[in-house]
Amino acid sequence: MEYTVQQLAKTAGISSRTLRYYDEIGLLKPARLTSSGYRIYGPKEVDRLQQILFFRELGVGLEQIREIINDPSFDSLTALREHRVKLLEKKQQLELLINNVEKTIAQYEGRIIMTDQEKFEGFKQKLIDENEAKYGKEVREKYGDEAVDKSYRKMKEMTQEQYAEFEKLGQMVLDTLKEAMAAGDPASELAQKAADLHRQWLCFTWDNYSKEAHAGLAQMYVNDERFAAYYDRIKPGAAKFLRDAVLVYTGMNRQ
Amino acid sequence: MEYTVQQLAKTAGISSRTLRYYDEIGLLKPARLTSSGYRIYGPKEVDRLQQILFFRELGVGLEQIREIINDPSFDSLTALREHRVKLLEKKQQLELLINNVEKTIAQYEGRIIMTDQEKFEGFKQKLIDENEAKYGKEVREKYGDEAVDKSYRKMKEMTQEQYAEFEKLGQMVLDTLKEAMAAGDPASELAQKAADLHRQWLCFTWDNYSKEAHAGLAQMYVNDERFAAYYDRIKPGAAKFLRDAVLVYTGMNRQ
DNA sequence: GTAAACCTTTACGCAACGTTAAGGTCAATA
DNA sequence: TATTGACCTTAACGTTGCGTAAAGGTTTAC
Repeated sequence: MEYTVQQLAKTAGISSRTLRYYDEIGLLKPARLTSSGYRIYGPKEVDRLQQILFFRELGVGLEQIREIINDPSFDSLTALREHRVKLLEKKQQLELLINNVEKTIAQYEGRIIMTDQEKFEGFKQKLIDENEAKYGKEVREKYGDEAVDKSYRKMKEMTQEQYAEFEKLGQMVLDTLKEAMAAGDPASELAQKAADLHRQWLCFTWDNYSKEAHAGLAQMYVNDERFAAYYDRIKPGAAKFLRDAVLVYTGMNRQ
Repeated sequence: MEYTVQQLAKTAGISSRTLRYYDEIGLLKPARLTSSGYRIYGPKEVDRLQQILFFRELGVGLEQIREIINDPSFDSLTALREHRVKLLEKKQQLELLINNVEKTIAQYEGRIIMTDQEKFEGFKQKLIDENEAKYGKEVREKYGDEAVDKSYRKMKEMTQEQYAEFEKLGQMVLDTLKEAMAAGDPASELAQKAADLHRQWLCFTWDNYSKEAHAGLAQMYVNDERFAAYYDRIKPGAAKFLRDAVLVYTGMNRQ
């Protein structure tokens, strides 16, 4: 089959301008030119265009596409298999995004509550399997088991008002913690108030509070960098300070 | 929760430059500025950013996004429901594209033939329901000839392991073929092994194997330049060699 | 023979940031 | 207290992948 610019453009679902541009930058040159200078594309060009569009769909720059497919060691079949994998990943990400929008609808309808993290799930590209692995295994097996899962579910069941109260309390924990750190003593009155606020805050999502669990969680804040980052962004060492305060508060520091 | 540019950028998976740009064009202004002019974003801005990213994901221009969400009659919930529909459509299109790439792989491997139309399926955006109609009727009646469809469906039903096995077998065909060609005799033991492996490979996607069909396909490998290219890339003349080997294997060379 | 529907090159425009550059701010440390 | 390093700021130019005229030649259809 031979095609003129517009014919090929139509079958490929792109514009003729795009084809001329691809010619201009040396990405896809026509098979030949007619005597009057019209571009004519053949079967090879059709396949090459298809490859180009696969790469383009995956966000690869035109310049880079040219380098890739002009490379003598380039193998179409291998490339196609890679496309397939990437597209499947993209589909997974899209499913995350659909999940996100459905959750967000539920949130707007007041049925559930979302964390800020969740609100952007599916937008980010890379951390797909990392998240899967990390979130699914490590956290739940190492610390979370049941409890993390349960607390998450409970938070999702919160109403708007409850959540506002929850956030406010969370902010108070941080504020009090920061103020208490200025003094520097985890046993101080202010630090103990922070620990108490923290307990109240936890009780929003915890079914049954225990000193042991509270102290254990505080220790986890120090061990796990992701939790630590949450508190340390207020002030470096905040996670440790909170742990110490909680250890005093729960009386677990004497063991 | 309050965020600085970089913190919000990180949680949302975008760059801080993007946030500054969105501020510049009045798309997303920070909740407030610190005394030193630092941008601070609050919960409202987080939700607004989420909405923006949903629109952006669907290819809406920033200018238009601003108009939409600044409109007093804008309803987040309605917008979200529309997002959901659009995302589901996008997913459908992605599935078309994945379908396409899998078909293309099958084509490169010499199992099926594609029309130029099919090669660009999934790239175009709008023709979704048209595709639906076309797929069901025209295409299948015109070219599909049942078998192609069946073999393709069978491949899609393969598990990961089966597919890996299938691929491995395909590679073995090529390897054995290459080795056999060194000797040069299509009736040699090695060449016959290649033909047998080829039969096994075909049986992954064929419902009912017959000597006639096998020999016919082998002949097609030589006739159709696109199939020939797949085998000849191993070694020039490989398609012909395979055909001859298969003709011996099936006993169709004596007719 | 002429209109409609193609094709050509040239060139300016644009969206959505990326990328320096040049400098101010903030919290931890020596 | 000074300094270091990791933040933040504005300003401004650069880039990618085309869209969109403008000005004109070619082909096909009646």
